[in-house]
Amino acid sequence: MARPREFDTKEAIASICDQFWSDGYEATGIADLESATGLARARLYSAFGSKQQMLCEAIDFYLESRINVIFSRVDDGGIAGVGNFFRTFAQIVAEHPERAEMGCLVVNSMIEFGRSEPELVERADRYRERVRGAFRSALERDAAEGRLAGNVESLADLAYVMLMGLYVTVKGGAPLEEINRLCGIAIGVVESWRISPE
Amino acid sequence: MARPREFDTKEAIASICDQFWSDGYEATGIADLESATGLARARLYSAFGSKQQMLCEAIDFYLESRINVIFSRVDDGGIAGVGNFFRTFAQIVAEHPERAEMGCLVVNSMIEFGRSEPELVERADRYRERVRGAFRSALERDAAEGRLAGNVESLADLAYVMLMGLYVTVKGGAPLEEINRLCGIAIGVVESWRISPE
DNA sequence: TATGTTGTTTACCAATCGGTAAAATTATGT
DNA sequence: ACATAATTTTACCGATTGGTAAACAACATA
Repeated sequence: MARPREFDTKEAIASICDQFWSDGYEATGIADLESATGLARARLYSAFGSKQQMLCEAIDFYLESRINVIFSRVDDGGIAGVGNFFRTFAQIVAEHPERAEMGCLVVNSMIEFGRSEPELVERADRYRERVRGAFRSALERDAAEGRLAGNVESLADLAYVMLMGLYVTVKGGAPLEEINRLCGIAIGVVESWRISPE
Repeated sequence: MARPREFDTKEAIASICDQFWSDGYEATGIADLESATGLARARLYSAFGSKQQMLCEAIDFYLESRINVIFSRVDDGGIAGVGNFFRTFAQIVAEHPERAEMGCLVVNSMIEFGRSEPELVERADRYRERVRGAFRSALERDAAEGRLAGNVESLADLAYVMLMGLYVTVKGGAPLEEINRLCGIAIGVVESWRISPE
């Protein structure tokens, strides 16, 4: 054993995550990461190796903690859970525009890098699986009770695609009324899956 | 009058457009633009002013020429036109992956810049209007003849959102089978708008 | 207390970034 | 032919980029 680290690695990654999330990868310099974490560059490099590695760890952190917060209202919420997710989405855009503008770290990174970095492609795969999984598990309850029109997989896929479209649109600076309209349409689509007992 | 320009400005912008389109804004240096156009940096700067201005002109070019090619199959094609658009999308991903990977110049730029540059936000607005307009005009024919279930605006919006979701997914390096599945779902949604005469 | 191992600090690096000043060149109006 | 106005060419700029080498400090073990 030897000298122990003086800072918490997880904490640093959380700060790095937020930085990349709000400004993007290319647009954030090492200096930004220094002030975000309060750590000198050499400490960051000795702990994480490279800027790309920092992004990878940031995404891993995002995938295992931030995502859970985002999708907490979806899991096991049935069709209503999915609908409420889009309602919450619209609400966040209206009430916390600077937060909504950040979009999704993984989506942003996907667009910046494309297929060029296998380590990021793999994380993008996991991300999509995570999002669809959340929608699937929400829908399965209603499906088991015969209250879902259509199969779970396809509807979860559709919810995923609509969400991605919304992320892009919000990031693009679309006016609030337009976002609300699009969210309303997504909610309408989701609600149309419900087989009302009569 | 004085010495005329030796190069075609439109041609240069077309090359710049392709460069930004395939590599992104931050990732392309002036050196890349030099080799893409065959022009020395000083010539580019005297003609366009700044790198950001080059992006603006590239997007304008994209908006007035590239987009027309992309949506040529949609206009006035009815529900089938919209469906065929998504079919063509899947086909391009399968047959020209390197092209599909480029995604959409406007979407990519929206993600890179967010709301920070008003000139880009304005162009993003025009882009969304253009895309939705293409879907609307395609659907209006069927709507006029009572063959459309739902209102044109909402369905065009939904088609737009799904397309954005697909762009993101393709850029993220999703496997071909996944893209095909998602496109199939989008096509299914579009087809479900048709009121079949019986 | 000596030593090996790791983290921290400081100072630094070559390369690239977007952008430009100024001289040389060339077509045009008179 | 000559002056004018614009383009092209060449060479260059300071700032910033991601990344690192080396001296120094703290801990565990022997």
